[in-house]
Amino acid sequence: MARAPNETREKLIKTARELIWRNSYNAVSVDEICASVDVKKGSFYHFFPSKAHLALETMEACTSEMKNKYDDIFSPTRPPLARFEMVVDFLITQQKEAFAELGHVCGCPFMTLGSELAAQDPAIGQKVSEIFKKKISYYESALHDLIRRDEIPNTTDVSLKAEEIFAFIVGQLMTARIKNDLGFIEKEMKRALFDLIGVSKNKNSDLID
Amino acid sequence: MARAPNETREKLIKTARELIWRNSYNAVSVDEICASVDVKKGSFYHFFPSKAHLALETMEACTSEMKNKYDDIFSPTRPPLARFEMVVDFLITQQKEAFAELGHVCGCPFMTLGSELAAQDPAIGQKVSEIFKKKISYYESALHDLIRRDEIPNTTDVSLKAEEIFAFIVGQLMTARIKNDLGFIEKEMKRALFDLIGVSKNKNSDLID
DNA sequence: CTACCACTTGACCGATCAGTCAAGTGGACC
DNA sequence: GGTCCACTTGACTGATCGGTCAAGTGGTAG
Repeated sequence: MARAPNETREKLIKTARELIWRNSYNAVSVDEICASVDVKKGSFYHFFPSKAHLALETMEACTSEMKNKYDDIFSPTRPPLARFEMVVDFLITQQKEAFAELGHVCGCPFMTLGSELAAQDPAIGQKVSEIFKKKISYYESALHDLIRRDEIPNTTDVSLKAEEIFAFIVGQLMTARIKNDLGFIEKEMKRALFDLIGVSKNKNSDLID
Repeated sequence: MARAPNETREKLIKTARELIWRNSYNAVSVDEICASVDVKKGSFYHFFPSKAHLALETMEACTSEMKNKYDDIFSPTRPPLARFEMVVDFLITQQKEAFAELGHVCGCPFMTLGSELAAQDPAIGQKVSEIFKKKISYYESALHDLIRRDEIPNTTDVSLKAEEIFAFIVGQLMTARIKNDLGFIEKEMKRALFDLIGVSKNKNSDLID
């Protein structure tokens, strides 16, 4: 009974991603993932040599999806401040969807997995570090464009500011996961981010829409 | 062979804290904790009704230690900017000690545990949320004092700024854990925090020491 | 001296874990 | 029509999981 190519494999990745994101790596068993997809464990190990390899593959899937989304959001054709506004909107939407589907605020999947496994499996730590580095470089390019447009002082330390933005966003996402409450992210995230960047939201938001 | 009162109990808590902080809750077994303390599992379950209860107790221990430390750092007798400087110094020291002892950057123990267990055990999520709330209130009081001393604009949204500071710090700590690298925290954390607060470090640091 | 009790021990439990394997099954290609 | 092979199945393994329990052990209080 050969199915459509890779159908089982993709369903395993999708389900694993949801279960691990919602709960945690060690809290989700291979049996549980297989049961959710209605597949026997032998099939699982036909596609993946180990549970750890599955985790890496789910991260790979997340990464490529994220790249498409962020390439769009941070397109140079968009005003730089609008990019930050859009990335917050995207995060809110993503978190609300995950909450609706999985019943819990999920936060940043890379951070959750990374925090749990970085000390056990260096490969995971390295992978997550690369992803974080890429995100920071999106922020850096937008900050450079803000300087070019005289919307923030040209004395701004772009690299430092990008680190601040990244840590702030990921910190808020994880806090929301723990509180199981999207309140701050929905209501204050955009204002806080603009404050952090050093522009007032009201001044510019009208130009953007 | 009754030992000094609570000696075993306290050693279990101390060891569990280290192992769980270094690795993760689900990655550390009760057997492993017992073996580290050289105690049999029966003794463990004499003191703790379950593994989850132990986790709560380790958090309790962390919390009371942290309260003493933060009450000192954020003492109103200290200039507010010096409080922030001191909290960063404390974080650096704490992280370096943990790294030296445990062989890996450990980050924020509450965040690690909370991120892993919040979706499984609401009690953990609530406990961690309370701790985070307290930390933010330390930052808020210091920000109010900064306004009082005209060191930041009196238009500053203190509550929002405190959230920014908290998320930034915790985000950096978790990133350092994943990268297993204290570089940024050691070299740039203080400057980034001062930038985030809205004061230049050079301008004020001489007044503080 | 004795009785009590906090504490310790080691053997034990059923459940679950990640991972294995030999025996199919059926679509695709020659 | 036959062969091949990706895929599936279900039964299996040994290790480990959190947790239990009855039988000590020894300090202490009366």
